[in-house]
Parts: sequence; C-alpha cells; structure tokens
Amino acid sequence: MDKEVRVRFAPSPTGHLHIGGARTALFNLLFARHNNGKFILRIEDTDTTRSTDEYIEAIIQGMKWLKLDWDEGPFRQTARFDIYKSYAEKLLGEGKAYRCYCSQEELEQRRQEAAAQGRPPKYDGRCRNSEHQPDKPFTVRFKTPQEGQTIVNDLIKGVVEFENNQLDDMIIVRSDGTPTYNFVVVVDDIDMKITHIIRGDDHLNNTPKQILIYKAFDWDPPAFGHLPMILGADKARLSKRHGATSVMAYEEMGYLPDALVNYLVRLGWAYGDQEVFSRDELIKFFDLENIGKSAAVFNPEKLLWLNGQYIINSTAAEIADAVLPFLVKAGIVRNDEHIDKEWLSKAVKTLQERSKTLIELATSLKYYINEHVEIDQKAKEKFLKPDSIKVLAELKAELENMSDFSAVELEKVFVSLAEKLSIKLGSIAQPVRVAITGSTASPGIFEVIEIVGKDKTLKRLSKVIEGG
RNA sequence: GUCCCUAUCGUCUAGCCCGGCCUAGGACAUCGCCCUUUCAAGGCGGUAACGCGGGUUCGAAUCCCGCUGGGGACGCCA
Repeated sequence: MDKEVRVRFAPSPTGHLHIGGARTALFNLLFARHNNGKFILRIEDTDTTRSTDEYIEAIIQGMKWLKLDWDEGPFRQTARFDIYKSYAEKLLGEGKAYRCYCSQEELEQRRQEAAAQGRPPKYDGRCRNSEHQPDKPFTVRFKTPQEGQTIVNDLIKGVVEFENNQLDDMIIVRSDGTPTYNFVVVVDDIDMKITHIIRGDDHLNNTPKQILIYKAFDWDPPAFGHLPMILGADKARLSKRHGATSVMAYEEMGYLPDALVNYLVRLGWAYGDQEVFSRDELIKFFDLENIGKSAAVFNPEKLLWLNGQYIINSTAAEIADAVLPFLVKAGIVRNDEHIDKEWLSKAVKTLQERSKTLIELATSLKYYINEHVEIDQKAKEKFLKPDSIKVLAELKAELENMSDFSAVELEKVFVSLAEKLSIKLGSIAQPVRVAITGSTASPGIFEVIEIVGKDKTLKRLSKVIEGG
C-alpha cells in the first residue's frame, strides 16, 4: 500500500491571499482530496522583517472564504527555529556548510561589478575555507557541489536538468541567526512528511538547490509539480496594476466563492469541454496529468460570466442570504431591520438571471425594498409622456379595485386594458415599468408589481400621474 | 549577461504522449437572428488559431532541430 499523500500550501505572510496563491492552494487541496490525503497549511514567515500577523489572518480569511479547508496547521516557521538551528549545525559539523563573513554591502558591490562586466552574479565561494572568526558576524552557506548535474523529475514539466556549477552557495542562516527559505522548506517538508510539492513554477529554479540539501541530509526528496503562472492581460506577471488580485477584493465585489474557485481551476487545468464543476466533481476529476504547461492570462470577463452562472444555478434562498450583507452595506436595509426572508427570496428569484454579481443584485433589489424610486431622466422623457400618463391613470383605477394582487391577475388586467384602449401591451408595460422601477429594464413587470405590493405600486403610480 | 520553463482563435482550453478520424472541437468576449411587455436568461448561426524556418514521413497541430516571441529565476525574499 502506498503511503498517505500529504501536500501543503506554504504562503509567506507578506501580503493578502492573491489569485495565484489561491489557485496553488486549490490545486493542492484538490490533489489531496482526490487521493484521500492530507492538506497542510504552513506559514512561511522566516523573514521576520516583512511578515505580519495581519497578513496571516488575511490569508486564513481568504482560504476560509474560498472553503479551502486544511487538515493540519497553520504551522508557523517562526515557532520552529530551534529545529532548523539544529539541522544547520549538523550540516556545519559535517562540513557541508560553512560560515561566511562577507557583509551584505560587499556582496552587493560584487554583484554589481559582475553585472557590469557581464559575468553571472554568483557568489564566488571565497569563505569556503575561512578560519572561524568568533568576533565577526557571519551567515551560514550551503556548500553546493560544483560538478555534476541535478535532475528534477517534475510531475508537470517533465525531466529538467541543471548544471550544479550554475548554482551558488546559498545562505541558509542569516547573520541574525534566522534560517532562510530554501533551507527551512526542505526541513519542513521532510518533517511534515510531505509527499508532493505542488507550487508555482517560479520555484522550479529553486528545486535543484533544495534537492541538493535533501541529498546532504541523505533524505529522499518528495515529488515535485510546478504549476504555470497566471499573467495579466499584457502577459506580464499578474499584479495590482491588472486590477484586483486579492481574493477578498472579489468577495467585496460580489463574487461567489464557488465561482472564483471554478474559474481558478480552469486556469491551467481542463477536463474535456466541461466548464462548470461542483466541488465533488473537481475532487473526482482533478489530476496533475491534465494540467497545462504554459502560463495563463487572467480573464475577468469569463470570471464574471461564471459568477452569473453560479448566481443563476443557486437557489433563491441561498442568494438571498448571500446578498443581505450587500444590502446593508449599500444602505438599502438597516443593520437591525427585519426583512422577510421568503419575500426577499421571491424578489431575488426575479433578479438572479439578470445579475452577474451580488452588488448588481443588491442594487436592483432597491426598487423592491425602498418606499420610493428615483426615476431615470431618460426613461422618464421617453415613456412618461402625457399620453402614457393618461394610460397609467386608467390602469391605476383598475388596480385599486383588485383584491388578488398576483402576477396572474395583474396580467389579465393589463391585457384587457390594452384591448380596451386598442394599444399594444408594451405601451402600458413600459411606462409602468419606469414608474415602478425607475428604469426601462427590469424583470417581468407583473411579477415585479406582485412583489412590490399594492400599496407601494399605487403610491408610485400616483406620484408619476401627479407629475411628482 | 547566464540558466530554466513555455508556444493551438483576442482570452481560457480540447486535440499532441500512441502521426492519418482535424475541413482543428468547446467556453468567454464579439457580431447577427429567434424568443419577447423591457432587460436578461436561453436557442440558433457568423467572424476568429496550429508563431516562423528546416527536417523525418506516403502523410505532422501532433515526432526532431533551429529561430523568434512570452514568462520565470539568478537576494542575509519566499
């Protein structure tokens, strides 16, 4: 029997959970669930000058919103410094690492000189044989073999070969005693029994360095799978200038977490021609084999379409719950105001197929909830001319006598009035729509009126008829 | 500069591993038509791609080489 699959998502808390990170986390989760394995969250906060607790919280919040549930963690590397220290000492003791006394300024200067002369900006290994100088600050460098090749057998990219002499002696412990990424990632992945490392392909170049560390400890490296990057519309690496990149910004813009997940999974992964997947389907179908090798451009329009699909395919009650915070935020309902869920669901139902985001939906909901509506000037000019007003007056008289204010009954009244006046139904419906909703576009006018109710409907008609 | 990855419609992709079924399929966007009380949703249809050059082969989007384009890495960041 194979050993249990264990994967991890290892963000560094130097920013919010962004689109790229979320997709990496998602692929890890899906891989774990598909293989009945475990998904571990590990916070890579060894850079204590840039990591913050706020960002840890933000990342966790983003993962929870997307329902990327992890099984173990979050583990913080800053809580594990003793472990790394003992391993670094082991390497030092075995002569596989050495103390380097070069200062940051010296190193920077040498890099610049190298760049100016067109040489590779590689550390020259000059401290490899230095005497121990107890009174001087030092970093610990890994003694990278300078001959031979290191092969990465990547699950996604295939076999990738690196010349060891391209790699330099990387720093594994900073002069302040804290360990660095390429070192701790190896120690942790072994310690946490990670079987598959699935991460962005910006890490592919780090992989041979890490494999060399595994070898130095005589450990078997896990399997690697490097995911292609996500780019912006200009094919440059996705960043703030391409618009919203933080996952939580999408929540604020009225996106559903399942829609974002569905969009993200299709960036680099495909299952035939299928576009919309349930979570269960994703777990069932997900496979590293179906992941593409080339970078993908983030396309907000398709995400918007998918969000619309998810809104349509959810139940009205689900969407009503989801839209409520947006109604409060937009000031359409007060925080403490009671709003009838069943009624709200009815209203939501008429708007589902016309809303691509919850923000849009909440905005449209205004004319159901508010007492009065603001009428669009252009709509008014076009549909609330004297002739139409006269029709509205006749309609109002008819409506006042109705007891069953249902869409079915309303339609009958509208139709017979149209016949009586020998005009098209649209000649009544459109002015009414403007009077009731304030605009020329809305769900079917009969259902709108039913939901708005007799009281508000008559008030709004009166206001228009009286020229208010 | 060096190293690494990559290359099918504007975008996401199927097909490529196991050459012929590809006159290259689907989706978003876009355009047109239908439905219709408006707007949507939905249905139908259109425009639109194998980066270039060499091979191999009876035959290449599919295999090989080169070029070009794009991305990434080269940090006491991760």
